[in-house]
Amino acid sequence: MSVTQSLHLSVDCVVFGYNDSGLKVLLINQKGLTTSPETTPRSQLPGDLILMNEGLDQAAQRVLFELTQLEGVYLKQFKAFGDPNRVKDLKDRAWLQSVRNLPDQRVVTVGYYGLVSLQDYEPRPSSFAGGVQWSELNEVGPLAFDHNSILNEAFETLQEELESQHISFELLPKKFTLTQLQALYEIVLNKKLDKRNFRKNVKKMSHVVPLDEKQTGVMHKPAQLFSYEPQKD
Amino acid sequence: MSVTQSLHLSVDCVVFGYNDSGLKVLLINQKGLTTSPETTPRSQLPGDLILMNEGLDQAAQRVLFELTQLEGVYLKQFKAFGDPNRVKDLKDRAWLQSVRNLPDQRVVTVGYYGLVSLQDYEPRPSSFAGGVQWSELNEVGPLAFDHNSILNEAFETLQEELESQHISFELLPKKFTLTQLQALYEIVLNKKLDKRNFRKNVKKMSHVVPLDEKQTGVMHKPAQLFSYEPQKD
DNA sequence: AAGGTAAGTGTATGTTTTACACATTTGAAG
DNA sequence: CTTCAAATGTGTAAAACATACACTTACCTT
Repeated sequence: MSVTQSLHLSVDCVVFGYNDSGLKVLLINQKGLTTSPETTPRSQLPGDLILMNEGLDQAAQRVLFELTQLEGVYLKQFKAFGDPNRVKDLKDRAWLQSVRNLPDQRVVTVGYYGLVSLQDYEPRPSSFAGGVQWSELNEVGPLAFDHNSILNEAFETLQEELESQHISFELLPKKFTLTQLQALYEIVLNKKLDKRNFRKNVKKMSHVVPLDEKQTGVMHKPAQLFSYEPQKD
Repeated sequence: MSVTQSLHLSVDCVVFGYNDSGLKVLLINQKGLTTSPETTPRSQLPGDLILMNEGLDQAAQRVLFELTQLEGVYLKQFKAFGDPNRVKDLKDRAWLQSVRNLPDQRVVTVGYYGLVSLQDYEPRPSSFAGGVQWSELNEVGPLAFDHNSILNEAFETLQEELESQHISFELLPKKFTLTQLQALYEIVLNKKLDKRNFRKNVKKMSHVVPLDEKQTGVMHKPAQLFSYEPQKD
């Protein structure tokens, strides 16, 4: 027993953003260190060490806020990543050296994913981050650490949980049309759905309620607006 | 930034065991400290700190083996538990003091669950554990730390994933009858299933293959034996 | 040879899922 | 004020799937 353990624990947030043009993911640029080619800062998921007195969910919220100013995003834990070498890449170590007390320490991270509507959330880089962008999901280049795997696993989880969890509604404006909701499903699931059948299914979802309101300013038949009412069981 | 972080990371294994009489869970007794009432050792899930050079999955395997001698059990990560106070109960601290270098350190744990057939696996307490038992799932008393919640969440995950993951077959002998498989489903899902319909469904599972072999030594029509062949896509 | 025991099998009914096409309502343009 | 363009909104028939249900078969025991 009693081998002395010394490691760091972080959270990483995979925040998907949605608008009509597709799914994006929120990335930050590492700050500092623009000198040599080996240390060109890469993009990464927003993530950081947890504090000593906060829970994991809480840490995810805080870290996301501190790095991107996004607040109130529903974040769901999906997996812990603990490969002993996940932060051992040379480029990654260089960056860690500039930013951590114990840059060589092993880091285990807990992955969270969440979803926002691009209309409703405007990320602003905090002083800690070198920049924040929404990147097209299928144009994401190599990220720092194992963040590409984390991103992939988060996306798979999103696809699996889209129907059971009620996350989808985070991606839409408060008032939305069924066509918008369907477009969201089609983009996340990456397949076409039948309009009539989709609507039949939505009718069974008691938390999607029609409003007394219609779309305006469109040059076609205005659509009924709906909103999401979380069940109060 | 750079608040100094200092915490421990452990894995906890929720191993379900199955035989005809029901579902059990593998618990160990804390060793040592049988003095005062506040320090009566409680039962807990097998779990321990991870080592500095091992991955999480690997740690789960090792810890389970070290504490119970069970080897080769399929373990699946299901959730990280990181409440800052999860090891702060008085009784728990007393026990930690007897066993850890830094007993007051915060501990975050990663939960794994797995399934074994009670026929095939015989746990033996290692020198580290004060005892190992299979406990009836619905007779589990108060466990150390937050192990009751971990157990509950593991069981919910098991029920949800029983059908999608191919875990069920870990619970059965290598050669099994459809009646055995059905009994397993009934116990895990906690409801009765129709024999004929169940068999229709099994016929669709290409990884359940009939063997050229029948049950022997039974005083009734001998059942066809089947085995589980993991898909090699 | 007879009786006990669990295995194995089919069909009819209800429910869910899928595929598919046209009339409606609005704003814009003439 | 009529016509056009554009996206909304709606029903039905066929297929797939889920459910409920009862008797015959093969082996062991006495």
